[in-house]
Amino acid sequence: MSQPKRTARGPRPSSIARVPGIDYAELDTMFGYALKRAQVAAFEAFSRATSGADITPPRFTALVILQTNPGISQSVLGDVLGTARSGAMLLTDWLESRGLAERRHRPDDGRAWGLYLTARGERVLEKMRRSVRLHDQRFAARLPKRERARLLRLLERLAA
Amino acid sequence: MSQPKRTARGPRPSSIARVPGIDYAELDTMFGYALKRAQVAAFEAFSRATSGADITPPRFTALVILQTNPGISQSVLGDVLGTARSGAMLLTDWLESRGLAERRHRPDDGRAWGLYLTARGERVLEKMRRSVRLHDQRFAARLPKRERARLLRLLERLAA
DNA sequence: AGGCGATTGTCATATACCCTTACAATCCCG
DNA sequence: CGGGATTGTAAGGGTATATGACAATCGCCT
Repeated sequence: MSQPKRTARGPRPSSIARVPGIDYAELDTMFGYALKRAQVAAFEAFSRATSGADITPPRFTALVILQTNPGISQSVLGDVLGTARSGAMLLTDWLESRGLAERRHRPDDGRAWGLYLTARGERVLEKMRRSVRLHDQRFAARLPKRERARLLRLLERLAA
Repeated sequence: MSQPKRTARGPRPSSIARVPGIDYAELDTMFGYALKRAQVAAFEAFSRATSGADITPPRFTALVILQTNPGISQSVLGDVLGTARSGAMLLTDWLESRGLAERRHRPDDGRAWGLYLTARGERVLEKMRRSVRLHDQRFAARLPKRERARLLRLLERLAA
């Protein structure tokens, strides 16, 4: 038998554990695979940071973008998030239903809405931001301090 | 108006483009966000490498793992992929339906199947592997050569 | 001024992917 | 040998997204 004994499986693995006794072969030298594993781990950190609050990375991103870019349209929001217009609309619906954002008519374009954070949205974001940043930094603490900025640069180049 | 003019949107953006005129605020300093963007870009490279073939990252991973760890069980495969048993079963069904892998009874455990690549699976994987590795390396070529190994190390530490 | 292509938001529909729960068969260990 | 754990399986569900069509509106070109 080539597989080791396995103990009870927890409720949700969430992060992709490395399984002892398994040979990962070339996967360990592939950037796509390494990125996926790290991204899942980061997502887990995010989830811990926002447990309880009904938030997700795209929702958090939308809040931040709306705060810094008030009046943005749904189409542009979709571009920023990398999703289709219809998805940006659903996301906006969600934000609006919680009173976090609102649509305002645009004087210059009768088709598009301008999106704005509400006062409540600002408050919620401010509280959320603290927690998210804390957990993101805690996550990055797995790396030596001087490597962190370098990693951000490298990732940015890969994404471009 | 705070948004720049936008030109026609292509069929599928796939990678998350940076939108000109948008202030990304703190997102640019967050590892979770940077990882997500890089991972999506890597996924796009993978898609290019396998366009035509009906393959996905988990499917490719399964093929590699099966080749190097013949006789593995579905549960362990699920652990490696970070998914539930039922998902590993569906994936195995798919591989089997294409004649890429097969289940064999295990003499030592009447519950579990042993998973094996078929001869066809070996051939398909070998062809696929070339393309996937090529595109992964081409993707990594966005970084200076000496930074690549370092990036893999850093990602590994983040995922652990 | 008028008209036409392009863009925006919306909606309905579809898809891909994965989970949860429950179950029978089988194993392991005291 | 008996109870608890593990494996594969099946059914059902949920979530996030895309696609395609539509009306309203815009922008540009003649």
